[in-house]
Amino acid sequence: MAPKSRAENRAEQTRAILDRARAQLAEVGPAALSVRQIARDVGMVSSAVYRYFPSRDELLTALIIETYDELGDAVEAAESSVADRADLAARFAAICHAIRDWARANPHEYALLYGSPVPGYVAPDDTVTPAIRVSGAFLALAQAAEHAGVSTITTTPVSPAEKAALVPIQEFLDGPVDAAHLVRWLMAWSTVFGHTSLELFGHMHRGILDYDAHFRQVSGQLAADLGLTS
Amino acid sequence: MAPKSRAENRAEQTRAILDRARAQLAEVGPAALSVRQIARDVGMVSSAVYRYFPSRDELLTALIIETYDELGDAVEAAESSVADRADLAARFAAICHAIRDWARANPHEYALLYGSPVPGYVAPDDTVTPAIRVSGAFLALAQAAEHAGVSTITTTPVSPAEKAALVPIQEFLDGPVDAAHLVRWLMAWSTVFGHTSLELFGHMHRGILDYDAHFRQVSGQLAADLGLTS
DNA sequence: CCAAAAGCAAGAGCACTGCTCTCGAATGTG
DNA sequence: CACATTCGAGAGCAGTGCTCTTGCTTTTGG
Repeated sequence: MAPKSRAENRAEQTRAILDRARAQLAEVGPAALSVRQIARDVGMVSSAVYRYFPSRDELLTALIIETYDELGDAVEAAESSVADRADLAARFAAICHAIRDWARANPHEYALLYGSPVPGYVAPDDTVTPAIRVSGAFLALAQAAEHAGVSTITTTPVSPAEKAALVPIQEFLDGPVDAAHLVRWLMAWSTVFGHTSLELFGHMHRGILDYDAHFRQVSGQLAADLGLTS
Repeated sequence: MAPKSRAENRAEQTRAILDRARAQLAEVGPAALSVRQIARDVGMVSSAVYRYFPSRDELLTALIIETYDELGDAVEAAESSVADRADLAARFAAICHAIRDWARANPHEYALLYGSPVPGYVAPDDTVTPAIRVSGAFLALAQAAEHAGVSTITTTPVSPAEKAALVPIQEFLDGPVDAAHLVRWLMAWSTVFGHTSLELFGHMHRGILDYDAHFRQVSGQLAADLGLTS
């Protein structure tokens, strides 16, 4: 048996805790996640876990980061798997469906990211980088559309206040995007997550029979609104 | 001192518990709501509360119902306060802003209704009637628009699967609404709640400076999409 | 090379939770 | 009046997050 160095051991234990925590998250959800249970699962006593994570919230934060990255991977993979890069509608549909598919496959994880924030919890800066990957996918596509000369269906003038409100996003982008177009893309973002949350949290339960068909319809109409459909 | 009958006393205690529970909900949120703390606040011992509510979840369910009704009241009041009943755009804006304003004023309550469902919790039938009041407001307006001959901006054909998926909603309505129009109204519903959740749960934090301006822009564009803007 | 320092697991313990059970006392009903 | 039901209080169980102390092991510095 190769004796493990202290650093190696620490890395292994940290991973073991995180892995069990993720498994428990998927099983019982974030609210019921128990430090003591995780400790039992990895063969530790509960107080030992606090050597690796100072609190349950910090552990949850680590899970949030990992989970954002997992969703980010799924979305980016789906988007980049579209062979015809000029087919912006296909790339948009890939993003939309990747988000919803991932959410349906990982409901507790989705709830952790996009459900009610844990009380008194404020996202630390560590979480922001992975968190913006999925909105970044939308914005990157918005930029590609802008570059391709695509125009969204827009019938409402953009107020000066709104133009000012969007400054941080414009700065995030490489090149400027027409404010009216940007509004449409942000609306699509809200619609996709709104639909996913309403569906997953049971608010469509008595209204819509076929969630798949409805989401296909919605994302199709969104693509049309964004001017991506020929 | 007039001696209280058993039924009177029970009603009073039930209300006292509910009132304290709602106060605590607003203060610390649904996850941190404590039966024991409520008991202390109303001058009871914790086990006595279980004479009135069989479990914490049942108490939460009662709160959910009351809260749905409160939001329903707010939305319906805002909608019906629009003097010019023919101004569908104004009525739509009233609904949208009532939802978001209520959510911002009652973030914990909004999280209880539209955030992650409590683990293992499935909405009992008691909650569905108050729950559909707000979506009902959208649908009633959709019907009014249909009756007025308003056409939404729709550029995507409605698939047969989608038409079938919408049957429960069509049955809920008094008269038929064109499926393409209905899709738009459901999209607006998703967008409003999506925006509100994303805003309230902190996902727009680093992107948008002026939430009010942005939401005004979004709801304005939604009204245009619905054909309500002349 | 060996002593001091730091890292770590274990256990006990605190304050809290939801919930159950039993026990008297008050209230209702035949 | 007697019986039955309802209710509040208290004790207690099993669980939680978290802290502190106690030894042991690994790492580090003179």
